[in-house]
Amino acid sequence: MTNKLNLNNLTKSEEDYLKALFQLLIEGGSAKVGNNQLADYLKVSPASTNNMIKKLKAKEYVVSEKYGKLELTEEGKSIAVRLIRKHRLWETFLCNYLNFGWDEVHDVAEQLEHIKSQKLINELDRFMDFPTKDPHGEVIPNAAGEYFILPKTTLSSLEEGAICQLISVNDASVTFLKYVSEIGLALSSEIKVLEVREFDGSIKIQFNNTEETVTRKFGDNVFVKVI
Amino acid sequence: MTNKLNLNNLTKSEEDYLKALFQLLIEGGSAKVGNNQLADYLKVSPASTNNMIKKLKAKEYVVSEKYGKLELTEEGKSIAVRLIRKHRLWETFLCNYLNFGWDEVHDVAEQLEHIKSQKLINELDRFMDFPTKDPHGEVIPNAAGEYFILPKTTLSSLEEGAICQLISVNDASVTFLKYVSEIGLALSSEIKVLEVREFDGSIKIQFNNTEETVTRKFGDNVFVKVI
DNA sequence: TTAATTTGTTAGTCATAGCTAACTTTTTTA
DNA sequence: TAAAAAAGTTAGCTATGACTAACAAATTAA
Repeated sequence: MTNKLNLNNLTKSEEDYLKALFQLLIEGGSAKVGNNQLADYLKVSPASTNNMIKKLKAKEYVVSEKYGKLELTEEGKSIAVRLIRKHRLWETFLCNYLNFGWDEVHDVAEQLEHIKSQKLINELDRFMDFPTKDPHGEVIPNAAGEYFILPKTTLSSLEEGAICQLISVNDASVTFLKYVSEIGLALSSEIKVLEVREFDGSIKIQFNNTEETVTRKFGDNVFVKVI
Repeated sequence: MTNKLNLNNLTKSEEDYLKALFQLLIEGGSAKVGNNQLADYLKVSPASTNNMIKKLKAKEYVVSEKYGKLELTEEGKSIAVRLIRKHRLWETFLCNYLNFGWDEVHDVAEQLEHIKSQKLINELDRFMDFPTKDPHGEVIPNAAGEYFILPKTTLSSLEEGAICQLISVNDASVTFLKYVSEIGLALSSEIKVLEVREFDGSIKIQFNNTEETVTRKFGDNVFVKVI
């Protein structure tokens, strides 16, 4: 534990790339993440990612061989985790104190996570009394940068008759979040699986005295706790 | 009231320049603000400001003739006021809720004021119950962009024997803020002017059972309310 | 196993926003 | 009022981080 991390002196873009890599590699659990995949995820051209990856390799946040898969160094991971911590703390603040809806927080948190001030984020954490989960049900890494990913059960993995509680969603897409909100689902909503249709994987569910049929893809993006 | 203001689509730099011009022209009350003065204020080269001024003129936020003084259009002023509103609301939040000291808030607020979200700033305002002054005693422009500058009395303008209350300081310099904090002065501190020395304008003051001698320049940067 | 497709890389361009150095215009002052 | 100083402008360079187009390597499929 000798070398202090250079958490600062990173551009917004560098931070965005490191966070994206972390989300694909560690949270997404992909065995191999390549240049084009990263470009897709960040919605930039492969040339741009290629360029940035070179820079991040020079700074020793990323390792990869030519034409090989991308990997994060410990330092790279550490920066990403701190960004995720900031992102989730801000989301929590926006939802719990500033009347933001579940589906409105992402873009603003995306900006706020780049604010550089250790004191700011630690005081925000204290102000909210050290929350451990964000409004999407994701674990918030602590101040020491400790991070663990909860094993997730998807709605689509359940059998007919199962009763569960919504604990989080894959929040990559704002349109998806909006859709979830609009049909009336919220964090902790109790959902009963009424029917799973074999031929297309669509699921008929019941919640708040409502019945809805959702697609397989929808079910894959909704994480639940069986009760 | 036909044209909606394009408050977004402005870069961080463009915003910084407009705010700087507002502070020099309106808050500073300078009759003439030139290119070099702006460069000095922003700590960039005159070539840089010249370049940016061209851009801001093209966007109709600034007007000036070649070799002439710089002026803001109504739209330019409006953007600057909204930035000042955001800056001061964030400073208030940092001081009142996140244990930031008076002298620590500037740099972080400087970052936070560029976050683009109308909802964020209005909700923050509501959360704090619509404060009208920031921790430095400056007036916070309201949501409608209405802004007025309180006439200010400087500590150095007072006669011997006067008793006053510290209401704000010229916060341009972090080192100055630190110094003010360190000698024990805070917002609302009661100060008695013990002696004004003719030959160098230095002032002997008393506050919190302490006596201090401060320079003329110090006195010019401290705004007070006579009581 | 060769051909097609996908993936990764490189070269060269653009915009933003900074810089220095050189130059011009304006203002000051001797 | 002419020379000096200050202020403003321009040209040309740098870095960051996008982009497209062209090309090379690796993987997949016929």
